[in-house]
Amino acid sequence: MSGRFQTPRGTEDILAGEQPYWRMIEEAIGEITRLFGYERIDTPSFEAAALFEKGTGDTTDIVEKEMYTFEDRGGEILSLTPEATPAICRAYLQHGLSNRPQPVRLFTTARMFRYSRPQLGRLRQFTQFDCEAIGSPAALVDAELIELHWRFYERLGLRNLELRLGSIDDLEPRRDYLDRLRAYYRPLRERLTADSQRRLERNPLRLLDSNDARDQELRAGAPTIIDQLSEEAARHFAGVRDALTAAGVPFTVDPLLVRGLDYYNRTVWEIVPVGDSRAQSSIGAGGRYDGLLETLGGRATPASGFATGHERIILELMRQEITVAGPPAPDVFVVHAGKGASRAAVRAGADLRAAGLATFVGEAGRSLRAQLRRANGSGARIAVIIGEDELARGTAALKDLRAEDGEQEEAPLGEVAARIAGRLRPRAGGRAGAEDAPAAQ
RNA sequence: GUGGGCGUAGCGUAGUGGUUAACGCGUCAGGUUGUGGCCCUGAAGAUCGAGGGUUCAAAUCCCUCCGUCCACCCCA
Repeated sequence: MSGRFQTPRGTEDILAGEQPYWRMIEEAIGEITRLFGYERIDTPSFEAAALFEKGTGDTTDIVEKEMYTFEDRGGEILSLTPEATPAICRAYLQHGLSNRPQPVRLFTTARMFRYSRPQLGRLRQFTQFDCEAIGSPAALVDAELIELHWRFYERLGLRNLELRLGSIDDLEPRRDYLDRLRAYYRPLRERLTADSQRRLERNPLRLLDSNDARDQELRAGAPTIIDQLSEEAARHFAGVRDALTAAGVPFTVDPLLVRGLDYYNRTVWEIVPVGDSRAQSSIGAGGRYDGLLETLGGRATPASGFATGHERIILELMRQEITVAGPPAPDVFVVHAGKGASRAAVRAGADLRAAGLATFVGEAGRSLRAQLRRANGSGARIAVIIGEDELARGTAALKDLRAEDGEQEEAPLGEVAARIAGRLRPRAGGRAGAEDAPAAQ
């Protein structure tokens, strides 16, 4: 309803119905990072604006037109984090993490902020799972990250994904390539789209992944960087491919894969759902960024990492009709009627919860019928009924809501919790299995 | 940032100039004295996204704004 307050453009509330997806993702992150030995780091939601101007690159769209930048009351120029990598690199430098065994393997999940035109899967506030391995130049580290990235989606049950892998060489050799690319396109300039004519000067690599049919036609004859990698980058790339093959991670080499961030070199990858025509379909991407830490004022430190968006993952989970179990129904629903019964109901509720049983207590003043309807709808296994008659006898009626005939037995009020705990968790005893219950599946 | 589609109760929809805006789901109450599911009855709930305009008359036509979706751009 407009006229009332609503979420700001490009933001969303996450209601109970979607929470199971979020929980599943967070659980999968916990598991996959444990398996690969990545440690959690949390950085602030805002940083010095200059961190991203230098790190992300002040010619990128992210910095040029998508940052939430503001001056605080003390005159500091700050930006809400548009991406995690520069922040994590900043933390690495700030805390001297180069003195720990290298590479330092870090992950985070955090809200990111970019002022862009919202679309499905493109929000102004969104959430990323981000992994970085800082301090190693090894191809194996790239492959490890890619494997982690891939297994993460596998663990979520996602199928029909494609891993696109490429290399964009190191900075110096890439200059030569870009010259050749410009030389190829210059005579064709007039036939390019207006956007691509701008790209030609500013960021020629982007000519290669234009979505426009005209551009795509022209690029057929363009030189590809992957066929003329420097010797070192070629060896590195071969190392990544070998390791992925050894790990059993399927990939396709995409000679046209380029990434939008300035700091990438050598290995780049993205993972996309196959058969999803939507533009915002890339659910995760990463690459090596050997120059970034030096750019931020540190010693030259090789590093690699990736990010993947929760919201896009959830969209894809839904598209693939992967359902997630919501929170379990309560064990017990206590219904009550009459003046004194409310107190007894509250007491019974406390006892039941102390015994580890999830318990709802019905609303005072509502008819027994209404409360029992609610009890039935809640999915509870057992209803505890305390009316005036039971109260007078010091008992409660226990009704099995799963049984069609609605069988009931009567129990003294003081024994209600123990009786139900015994019925629902025969082996677990009074603690209802809370101690040694296996982790939720 | 550019171009376009859409916007009716919590959700999903009907209604395209003319009496009190309809239906399904959901919510609440009831179907005799205190007992759920199915079923039945009733009620609440909509300034028809907002503001302005045209008209005797606007949910319906026009303008602006907001939101959303699609394509571009960009990217998670």
